[in-house]
Amino acid sequence: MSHPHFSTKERILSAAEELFARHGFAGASLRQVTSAANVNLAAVNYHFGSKDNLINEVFRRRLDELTERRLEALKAAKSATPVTLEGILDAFVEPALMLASDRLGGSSFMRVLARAYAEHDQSLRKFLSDNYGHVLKAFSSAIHEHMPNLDKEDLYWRLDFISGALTYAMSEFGVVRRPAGRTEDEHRRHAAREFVRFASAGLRAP
Amino acid sequence: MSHPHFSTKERILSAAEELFARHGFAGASLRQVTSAANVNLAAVNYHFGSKDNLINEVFRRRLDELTERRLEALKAAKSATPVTLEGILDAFVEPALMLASDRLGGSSFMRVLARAYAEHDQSLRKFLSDNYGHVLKAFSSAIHEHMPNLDKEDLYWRLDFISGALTYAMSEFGVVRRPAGRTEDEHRRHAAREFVRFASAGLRAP
DNA sequence: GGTATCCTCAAACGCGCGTTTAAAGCACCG
DNA sequence: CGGTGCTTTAAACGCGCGTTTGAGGATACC
Repeated sequence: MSHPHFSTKERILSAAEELFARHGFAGASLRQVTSAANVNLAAVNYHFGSKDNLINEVFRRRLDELTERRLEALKAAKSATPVTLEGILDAFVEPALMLASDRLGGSSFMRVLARAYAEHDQSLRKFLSDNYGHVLKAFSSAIHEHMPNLDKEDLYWRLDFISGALTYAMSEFGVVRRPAGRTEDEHRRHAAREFVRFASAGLRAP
Repeated sequence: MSHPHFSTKERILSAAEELFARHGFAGASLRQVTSAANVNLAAVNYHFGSKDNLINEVFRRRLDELTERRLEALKAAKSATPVTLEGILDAFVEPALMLASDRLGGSSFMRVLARAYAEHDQSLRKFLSDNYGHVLKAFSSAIHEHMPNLDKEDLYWRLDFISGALTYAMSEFGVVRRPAGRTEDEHRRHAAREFVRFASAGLRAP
């Protein structure tokens, strides 16, 4: 299934990502994962210690890059003239879009991320907020600077709605079917544009 | 755990709802469910046939009422004068809010629903769209009538975003913490009001 | 009182789970 | 060549899973 020129660790991570996306964390077994990765069953516990830790590493591999790109893009958006709300939202959406368009499993990862939101599991949520909570902070304070008249609680609510909506949009959970003449990539770009329009109008609600 | 004056079937459904919300469909076992419901293990297969069917019945019990109330509320919103976008959205949100505020496990159900979205599982999605797809249709055509200038594809996208955002908001997945002086019910009402403001502005995006 | 129907129960079924073990393979260096 | 450290391997561990079974209890109708 996975390309043999990748290392054992990477093949496990890729197979796990896809199977977690498809069947959930509890629903995908290490036997499925290792067999999809063409790897011995014991390799997971050798390289990752446990299934729980494998789950964390699946997140880390993608999120480290995603957060870095988001923060870079935010910096660029904040030094543009003029600073626009659309620019800030783009900085949040565009890197997720790029990741989801990655041919090597990126779109699986967005679905894994949506699963993580659905898990109320304490330890997973703690791992995510400990390691990546600062990104949400950075974006919310950027928006606050740009829209100082928007009440702070209102802003938090709306960012919550936006997170939910974006996760759905990027995970292809939705009902909008891709038209026949449009590539997957174009479809996602379209979604991103629509999303930024929707979200910025929502943030500007009276 | 569950009140003994309810029937075996109902006690199983309630326990299953809560445990599915907490641990997922694969993550919650029938042994956990039956022991929480104070019921013999075999009772699930006797009353529901299988675990998969139990999952479906967990949905049916709540969704039948939810869809009925939504359609009633939509009818009322459409015969109001003047018909407003906020009224239509309220008809969608308010029944979900009421359900989530139900003391007997309603908020668990909203989390179960969010899990269902995250499942790409074919059969579960088919069950949901077969049985409850007409509600989304009714609301989207009501909005289309009310905003005939909004491109139809744009409308579908935005409804997608709205579904995602609403599921999140009602599931308490978000980051917005309830202030100490506010009851859970008030918190959710607040969320619903914020949501309708956000969503109607998003739908009206230029 | 007998019998039919519905329900509950403890026990067992085979299976797949996450994890552990100990030996074998392998590349590198003294 | 021998040894060293990392990796892979097959096999096994105990456990919990969904489901099935067959006996027994409860209730209602004749």
